Amino acid sequence: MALSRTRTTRTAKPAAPKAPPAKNGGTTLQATKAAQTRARLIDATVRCLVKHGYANTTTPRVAEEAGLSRGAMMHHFENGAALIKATIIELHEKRLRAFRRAAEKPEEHDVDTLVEVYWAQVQKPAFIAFHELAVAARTDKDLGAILFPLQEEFRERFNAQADALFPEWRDAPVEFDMAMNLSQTILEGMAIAVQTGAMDKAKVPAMLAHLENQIRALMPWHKGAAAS
Amino acid sequence: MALSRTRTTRTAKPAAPKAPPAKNGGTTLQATKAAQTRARLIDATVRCLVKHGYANTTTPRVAEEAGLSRGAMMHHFENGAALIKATIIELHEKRLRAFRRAAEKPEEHDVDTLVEVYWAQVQKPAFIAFHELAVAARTDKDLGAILFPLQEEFRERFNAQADALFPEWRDAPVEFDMAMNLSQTILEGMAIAVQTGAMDKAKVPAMLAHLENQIRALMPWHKGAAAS
DNA sequence: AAAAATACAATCAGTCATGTCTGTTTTGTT
DNA sequence: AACAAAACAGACATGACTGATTGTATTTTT
Repeated sequence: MALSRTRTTRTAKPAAPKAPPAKNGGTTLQATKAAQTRARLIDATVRCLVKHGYANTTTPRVAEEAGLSRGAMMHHFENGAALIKATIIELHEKRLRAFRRAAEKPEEHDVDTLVEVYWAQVQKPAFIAFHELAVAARTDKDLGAILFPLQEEFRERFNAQADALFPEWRDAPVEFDMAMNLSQTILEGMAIAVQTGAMDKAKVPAMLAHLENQIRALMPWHKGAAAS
Repeated sequence: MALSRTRTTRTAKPAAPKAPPAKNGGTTLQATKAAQTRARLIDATVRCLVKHGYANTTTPRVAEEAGLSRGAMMHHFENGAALIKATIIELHEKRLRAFRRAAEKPEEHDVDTLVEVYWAQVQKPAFIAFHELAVAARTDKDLGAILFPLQEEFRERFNAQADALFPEWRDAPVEFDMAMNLSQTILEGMAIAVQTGAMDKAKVPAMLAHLENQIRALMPWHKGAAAS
């Protein structure tokens, strides 16, 4: 995709339906169709990222995957960059939604199910696509300018939400922080390792079990003091 | 780079100095220069992977980075694919060498230094470049055909070497395996997370310390039984 | 020293992705 | 029904990378 290629410098920009202002009173007009098409394009982008990787996620391929002509696509997004920017934001918000949703189920607040929920999460297309973008952002300045602030925002919200969600850990902030970092690092790292062939899939269950034990051992009210 | 683009189907291949057979007796001719140039090109490829990512590691850029003309480069490698294949093999062997080197220093066999050595390793350009290739290999069939077998070979050699290296763990193979997987997953995962902005660098020292404690806790002769 | 081979440079045609432009159809407003 | 605006489709020009070809200089061989 290569965000913001060296400017072709032709003329001015034609027209971009940046933000549909929802003209009419409170009722939204059929411009909801536009939103649907945009969503379809973003979805197609995610699929392309998963199937073909960031490098081969080209505008023609996304259009084809979405079942649209490239011209139509450019009408909705104007730029390839705009498309992936929208995709990043969508993935970011999806991550936050998924996290919030899991948080709202108090019956899943035990360590085991929480770990398994997160593990299931990092195996979904959304995570793979996001990592594809994150890797690209390492060397793409423009992509990084979009992605890195969101990564930081996610970390912040993650911590805040988690803190509000587990009052039991309040008096052990250090252990809590460690448990969170451990979980993120191990689960996300393992997902990537499996995807890239660096790790044997067969090792996963034991690792999950060990992580769960680790978290339990970090609980301040748990028998036996926490390590570190 | 995109390994093996759709064949242009022009004519036959011109000439490829595949394996310099070292004609003369035992003395090597000045074709050592060729080997040097090849090494320079591979080095330039690694630098390009780190600086610009796999997607933007193009043949002109590598040639420029190596201070060579593209024509000269094509003389040595014929294909862009051949170049990155050679780069992969070089990185693979470098990984094995680094591991063997660390293994040959018996004074560094304590947990702390071993973790720190591995941590230093995964921050080097070689690891970043390798991960860049591994991510690309996920969606590039040809790249995967080269890379995945090497990943598996590395895992095998890693385990065999580690087993031979730490006889103290012999009677606790399960814990040993867990310690190895934990170390790899956490250290490599953390390196990637830091690079892609998914993790705050400030969290690293605490994670390293925790990992070291974890490994110690898994030692069978350590006071206190191992978890999981 | 002549011949063969190799390291290197420069250029060319092909393919592909990108952004832009010009049309056509559909939809919504009045 | 008329008109405007949006959704959509196709085509064009530009630039970039790729592989191939040809040409030159430096070695090595005999």
